Amino acid sequence: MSARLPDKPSIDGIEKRLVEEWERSGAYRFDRTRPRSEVYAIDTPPPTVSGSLHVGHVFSYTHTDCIARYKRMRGYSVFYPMGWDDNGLPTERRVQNYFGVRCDPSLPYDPGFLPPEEPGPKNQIPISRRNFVELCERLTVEDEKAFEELWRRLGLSIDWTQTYQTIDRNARAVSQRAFLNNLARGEAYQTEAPTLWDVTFRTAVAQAELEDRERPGAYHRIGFARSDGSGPVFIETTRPELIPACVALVAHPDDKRYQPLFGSTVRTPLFGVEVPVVAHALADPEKGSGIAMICTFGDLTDVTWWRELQLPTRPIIGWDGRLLAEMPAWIESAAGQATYAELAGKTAHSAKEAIAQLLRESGDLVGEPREITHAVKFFEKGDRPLEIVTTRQWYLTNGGRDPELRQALLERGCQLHWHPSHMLVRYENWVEGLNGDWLISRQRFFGVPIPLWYALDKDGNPLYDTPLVPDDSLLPIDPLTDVPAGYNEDSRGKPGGFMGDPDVMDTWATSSLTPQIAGGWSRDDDLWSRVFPMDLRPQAHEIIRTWLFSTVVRSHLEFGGLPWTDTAISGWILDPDRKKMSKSKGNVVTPMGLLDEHGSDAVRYWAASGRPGTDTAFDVGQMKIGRRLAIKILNASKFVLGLAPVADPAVITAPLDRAMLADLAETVRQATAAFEDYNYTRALELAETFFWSFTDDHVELVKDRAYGGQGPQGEASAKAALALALDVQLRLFAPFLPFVADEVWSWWREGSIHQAAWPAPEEILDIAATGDPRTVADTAAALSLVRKAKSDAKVSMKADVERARVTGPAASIQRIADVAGDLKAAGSIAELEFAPGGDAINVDVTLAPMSD
RNA sequence: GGGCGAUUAGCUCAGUGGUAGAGCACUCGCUUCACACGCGAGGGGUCACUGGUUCGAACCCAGUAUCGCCCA
Repeated sequence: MSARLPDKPSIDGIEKRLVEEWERSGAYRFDRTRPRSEVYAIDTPPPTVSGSLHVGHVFSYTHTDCIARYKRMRGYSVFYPMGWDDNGLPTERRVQNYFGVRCDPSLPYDPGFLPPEEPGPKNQIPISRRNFVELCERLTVEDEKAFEELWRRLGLSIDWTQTYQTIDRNARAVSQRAFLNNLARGEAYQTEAPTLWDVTFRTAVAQAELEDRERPGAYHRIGFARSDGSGPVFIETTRPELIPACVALVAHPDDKRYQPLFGSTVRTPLFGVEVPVVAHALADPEKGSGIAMICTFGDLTDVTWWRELQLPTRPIIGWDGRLLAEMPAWIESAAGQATYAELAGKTAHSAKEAIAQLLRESGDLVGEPREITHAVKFFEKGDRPLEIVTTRQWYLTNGGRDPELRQALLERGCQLHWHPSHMLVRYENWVEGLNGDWLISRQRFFGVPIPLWYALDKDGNPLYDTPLVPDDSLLPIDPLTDVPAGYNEDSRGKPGGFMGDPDVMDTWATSSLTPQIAGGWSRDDDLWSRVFPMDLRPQAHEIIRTWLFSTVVRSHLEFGGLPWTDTAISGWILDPDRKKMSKSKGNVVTPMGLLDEHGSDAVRYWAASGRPGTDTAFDVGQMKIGRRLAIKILNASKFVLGLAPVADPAVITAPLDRAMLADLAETVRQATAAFEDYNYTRALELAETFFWSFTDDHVELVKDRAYGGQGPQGEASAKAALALALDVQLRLFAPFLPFVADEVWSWWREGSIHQAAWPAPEEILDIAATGDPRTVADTAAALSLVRKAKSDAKVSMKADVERARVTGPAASIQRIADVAGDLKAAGSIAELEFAPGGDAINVDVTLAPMSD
């Protein structure tokens, strides 16, 4: 065994050589000849490439990499792909602004299109969907490069031959194929229904994309005249502009105040429309006056009432969020029609002010509006309150309307192994709270098109109930440019011809298929059979309801099983003031800057110190500790390997060497158990704790022997034990500090440590033989007491000790006496005595007189 | 309003029934032949609060407070 040691080892700059070396040797290439049982497959989260790189990425992706490296060392062929999420609004906006274009799906593809040299945001050039997708792919190449460079530099052991984009050809084909399968099985369906609607983006929004925001509002107390003339009924509403959409008043069935009114009718103020007073348990007697108006539609409760009480539909809000121009048929009085005419075309906001003024003038408004703060539903990416409009949309079953499916999905959640386990509750809360199926159609231009056409009857009306389905071999298609079988382009949009479905799918409808996209489903059956179901889904906790749940839904529907066995949920990075680290702040500290400043291993050390699911403070101090550890590993390795290490474990006979190895075997056992439980942080802690005691105590105790001070046998034992311990410890550190571990490995071993085997306790215990780990602790305690005596005397640790007398429990004394030679040498002790007695180890130290 | 999590040394965090821990920071000391990007020693905590269970509680139970998140 001979080592090639640098004179002055340094961790600075080692990343570059190793990143290149790993790429050259294909160290992380997936071996697709291995059967499923020997594969560990990871469903890597595809980052939004048009988003910014920030330290949160570094944090959570490092966690996954630690697991991946561990599993690789355990002998698995690790399937560790990388995807780029370029499907969705963020990319759409970026492409628009960057190139000065906008997507118009009705336009034909222009193969020779060149974007304007000087894009003008004011006059964006309309281009076809296919051209738009091409520009997207062109732009995101740059973003992907930046991510890839960071990932490589961070040391992620990704197989860079396994990459995908969520808008690429394969992803579109998989997404459309999965949808068509859902359609064939009756899991995808379209229906005309009240739909949450963002008026800015003019698209439908799914339940999973909602968020509540506190907004100011005002209760308007408004009188409705009873039809029998016996005086007004007062309701309180925050949305008086919806009075023309009112279809009933509702109160709780037990509410004595309003029981006499049930079955009677009232007339809406200003419009004079006769509506019934009805009873429903969802009416809250404590809220407002206890009786509310039902409109189509003001909120989701209105939808429930409308459905359960079978009320008529009287919509007045259009897709643009303005009151419809067309006169509603149900407003019959001339005065009512005149009033509506004044409001038509106004936004909901200005209609509210106008109608409040009209009510004030007519005397139907009691007092002035009472200002409140209440939760209002928003699209998470939008900035205007959602409206509810009735539209034809595509849905996918997700248990929101089918108790049996809901139950099955809850059971899937329980079958999944969650790390940490309490994250399951978020999944359960979400599934139990679903109030409808998954709305997957979006009225956007950029995305994966819904792959259907509709035949048009002789009047030009689409036959929605019998969509025209493309042949599977043609996928992916764009129904706005491709033509269904049996038709030609000339008949597009003409009576007797066809039309393409203009909508695209929700981005989650594609993201929910990442195992299928990456694993080669329907494209590469051989690959698919080796990676699915996958082993691990790592992700953040705020998207359990979207990404994790929707992936489970798709897998359950398509394959009748879970897409993975385990999920590891990472926490957030918090500012030092314990707020979630914002992207803007993340930009101040760029991830690459961090890696340059502290070194990749040091940053990984900080990341790995964040336990699964635990929010973690951004802490430069922790990176400095990691850097110190990496440097220490270099120096300790240089020492051990500089001794001309002995490779033959049979010569390890010294009691202290055997004790140290027995101790190490226990560390390996515990670190392995921690990793098996996905507790990588604990595994790192164990390795680190052992290492520091190894360098501080064991190395100091055996130095004299290793330098030959106690004969050739002791020297060989010390050298062989040090070399073995170093070998094992490097492998323990390899998942966390891949650079420094492989750097040292290259000094004396062939190949990469990352293809070496994870250490097994047995391989060490066989050599440790009679070693007793308690000897390590006892001897360290005795050494520490000798050091304390010198420290108290303010002398050097080299100072000579004339006599030391060790007392303590008999068993401990025996163990220390077994290694008396090492202790004597390490403490520079002339005369070392032992005597049993007392509960704790104690050492009486007599320092030699200073010879100045 | 319901749920989940957190609350331990100045800081960042371990610790699921048996004498309160680590690292950083701090203080004091050491030019020790792998490492001054180092080494040794030391000071420092009513384990958020109130009850309960137990021979014994940081840990289990009930409640309270503060913070964060998820869902209404």
